[in-house]
Amino acid sequence: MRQRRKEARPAELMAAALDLFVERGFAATKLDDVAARAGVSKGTLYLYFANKEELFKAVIQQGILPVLAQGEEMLTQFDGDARALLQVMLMRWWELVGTTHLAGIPKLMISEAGNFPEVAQYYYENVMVRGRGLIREVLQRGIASGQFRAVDVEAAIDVILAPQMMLAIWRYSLGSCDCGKQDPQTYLRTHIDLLLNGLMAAEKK
Amino acid sequence: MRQRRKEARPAELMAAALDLFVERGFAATKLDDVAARAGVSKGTLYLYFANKEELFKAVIQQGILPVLAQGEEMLTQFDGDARALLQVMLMRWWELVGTTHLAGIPKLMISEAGNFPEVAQYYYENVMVRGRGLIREVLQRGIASGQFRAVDVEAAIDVILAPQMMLAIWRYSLGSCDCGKQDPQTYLRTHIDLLLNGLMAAEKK
DNA sequence: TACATTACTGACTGGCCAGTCAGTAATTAT
DNA sequence: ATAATTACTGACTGGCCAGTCAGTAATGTA
Repeated sequence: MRQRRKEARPAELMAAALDLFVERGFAATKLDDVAARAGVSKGTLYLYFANKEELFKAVIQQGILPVLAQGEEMLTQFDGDARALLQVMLMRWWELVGTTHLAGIPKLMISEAGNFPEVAQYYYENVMVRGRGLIREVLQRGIASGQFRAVDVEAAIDVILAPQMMLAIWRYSLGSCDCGKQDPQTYLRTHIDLLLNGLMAAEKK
Repeated sequence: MRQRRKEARPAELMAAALDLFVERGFAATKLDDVAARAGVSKGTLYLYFANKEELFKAVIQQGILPVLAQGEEMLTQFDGDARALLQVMLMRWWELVGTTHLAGIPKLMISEAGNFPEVAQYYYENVMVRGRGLIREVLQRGIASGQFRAVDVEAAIDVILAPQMMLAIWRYSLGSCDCGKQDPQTYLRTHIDLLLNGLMAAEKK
């Protein structure tokens, strides 16, 4: 009954590690616990990852890249206006990320950036920059078409992403305190509503 | 030259601890380093704080409560309209917090909430709830006076606070990666501009 | 002066955990 | 069958660090 699905081991270990890193932080997570959650011994873990830090890097990389790919594809294929595109992208992101533990990665990166500058650099260049690029493209389309006001695009990108990040972060941090919190859907809807209204070029009634 | 300003020791230790906790996280911070930064030995630290966790709690409590007091006072004294009040509060918050290491506390709480549920609970009840109360009051005034649209107030509070939180968090996490980042003033101005536009009741040209 | 009190020190210890590696079990090859 | 290879184990160790405490220095007091 041992060693089934040979090539599945690393994925199982990374999933276990993501869970625990997100829940407890990097330093407070014991590799014994990671291995136990994946149903193997600590020694097995070291067959697939050179050390704790390499495991950490792998978790970050594998977890986040697929999401970006989806976003970039959506950008090239979507044929509605900028307003609708922005709305769809913000909601789709939560669909992809909010239903998994991937939502914990922003919290993890924020917590550990100081201790792992190289990982932070990697994340910044490969995740933040690409993610910001998606929003930048949408804003520029909207401004070019006259649908959006000519806001400061770079600043607006960060302002738009902040509530999305906080939504993801909340669940894995203080989210445990406020049980009565309204659901993410209401939050997202309100964010998008405020945002689109704020971006809209003055022309209505 | 030793033991000057007797009652200043705890404050010096807490300042040193805040710096290092924010920079490295709770688990990765050594009490030897905290003591060294405060210019004393580790033994001295234990004269003022029972253990590492008590030091952590003290840092959180002492750091954040004064800021809230300011906000609550502003609410009772300000005599402009809701629009101006909201703007002033968001900017003043950054003045108070952005110029000190207090800005690192949100990052710290987010990182460690899972490991210190009691501290998280305390922070939630005494900081988040009160902070949200400030914004709620402003929104309700604005909606009552017809200046703001009737948005979902509870959700809007979180959407409004998110960019403020991220501004504080950024500096102590991935902020080290993007040196070319525009200044916080531009970011804040864009946030407030988008927000006020988004909140405004439709009545303009 | 001597004695008491307060402030501080830093070597020490005990537990914890990342990382190792000699050994065992399962699988595959011959 | 037997050998060779691959997958996995878990007891062990070495370093690190929170927390201790016997001792020293400074200050206060009589």
